[in-house]
Amino acid sequence: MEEQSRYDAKLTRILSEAAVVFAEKGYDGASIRDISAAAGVSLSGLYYYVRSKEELLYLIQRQCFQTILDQLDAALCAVSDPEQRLTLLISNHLGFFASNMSEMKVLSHEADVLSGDYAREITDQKREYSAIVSDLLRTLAPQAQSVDLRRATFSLFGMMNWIYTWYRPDRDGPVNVLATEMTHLFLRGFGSGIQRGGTERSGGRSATSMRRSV
Amino acid sequence: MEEQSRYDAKLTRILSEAAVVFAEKGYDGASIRDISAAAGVSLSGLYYYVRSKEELLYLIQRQCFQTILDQLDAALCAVSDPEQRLTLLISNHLGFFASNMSEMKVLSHEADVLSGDYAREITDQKREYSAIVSDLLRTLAPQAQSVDLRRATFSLFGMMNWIYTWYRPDRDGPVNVLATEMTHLFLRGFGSGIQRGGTERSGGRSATSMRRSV
DNA sequence: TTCCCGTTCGGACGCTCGTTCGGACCCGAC
DNA sequence: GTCGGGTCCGAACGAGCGTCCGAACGGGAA
Repeated sequence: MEEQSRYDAKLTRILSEAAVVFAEKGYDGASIRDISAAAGVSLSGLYYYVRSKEELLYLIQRQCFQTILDQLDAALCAVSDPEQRLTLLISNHLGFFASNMSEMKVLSHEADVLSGDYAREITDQKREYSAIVSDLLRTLAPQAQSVDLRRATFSLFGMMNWIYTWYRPDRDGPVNVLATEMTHLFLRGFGSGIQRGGTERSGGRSATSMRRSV
Repeated sequence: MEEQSRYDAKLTRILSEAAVVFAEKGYDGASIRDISAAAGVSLSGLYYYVRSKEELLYLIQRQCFQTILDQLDAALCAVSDPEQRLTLLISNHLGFFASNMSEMKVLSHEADVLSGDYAREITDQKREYSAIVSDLLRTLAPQAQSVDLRRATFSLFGMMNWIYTWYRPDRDGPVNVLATEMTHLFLRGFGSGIQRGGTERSGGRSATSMRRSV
């Protein structure tokens, strides 16, 4: 709610619109002209706010990780039960993704575009996030070896991040249901039977109606 | 082992090198000049084998899905136990990915680049593959609703496909161990304790050494 | 030898790319 | 009024893009 200068507001707008364009066309496929048009700025006017196309991507990714990590800290600080902490972590991750779908896709899909110092900073944030997840998983299953932990961590990230290829709010329901299901799936497995998360009980249509994002 | 004409051999070579370049730079980032150089063909010479850059991507993806589906059919036809079938499916998926890492990345990362008829054909193959997985999951847990099935299917694909962002054979061990672990993780969950897959017992280094592909 | 046809390529086409630069606009301070 | 600095943009730059065309190559058939 704090005051924001005209400059900051416009930069925010530019980053937001750039994320949409990047999500739609990919980093290389999107042109600075596309982005400037979407943001309502002239081509050269964009360069008053941003040094380069790469910096645009960097700023988007940096802000996303910062938000995710901050919100995660806030959510976890009051809870000590490991299983509940994992639930919160997955909720936090999916929640951010669902309410920032363009940024989420940019984060997941343009992960290795940056180079140099930009890449180094983002990599640090990823490492920090990964470490939190791994530590949490180690608490949950102390007998697991580090190799197992590594694979389990990435499997969890795979489940969570892949949703950018298939999740659509109107079709797939609210994200908190999804988070509950995914936590259950990760902790107890599919074989234990999927726990009912929400109230919907629509219909048992065949699975052959699926497409995309295999 | 059958005879292959000079033409077919060269086309295969081109597709293989194109996959490497696409995997490295992304579809939009890679240029026809990059690909022709990698394949040892002149810029215009490439167009004798391929109508366009888009067709290049299409041919790569088509061949991959065909191989995966064919090998899956061959593996599943003799087995009827659902759990064993799922194990084979995951093994097949990860096995193909591990021995075709460039193609795997192209498959996972350039999934929505194609358009028109190209896209339609690839989408059909994906649908077929998705349906096989969903049907198998429904057999495993008949009480699950279709919505759950959909989410579980995509969660499984997420776990499997995400490995293109982190898997390196020399560091992460043989792929069959990974497949065993992942099957166990998906069916029984992380909470049940990770089953030991292989013989390695190297060291328990901290998880903070992780990076990338969050 | 001559011809033909599958294969190959140099060079060019028109276009879009990311970035830059000089100047114009706006508005509060003097 | 006019000055100055923060904000914005039209126009252009060189480079690289995907694609195409016409000619050249090479080896088996006639």
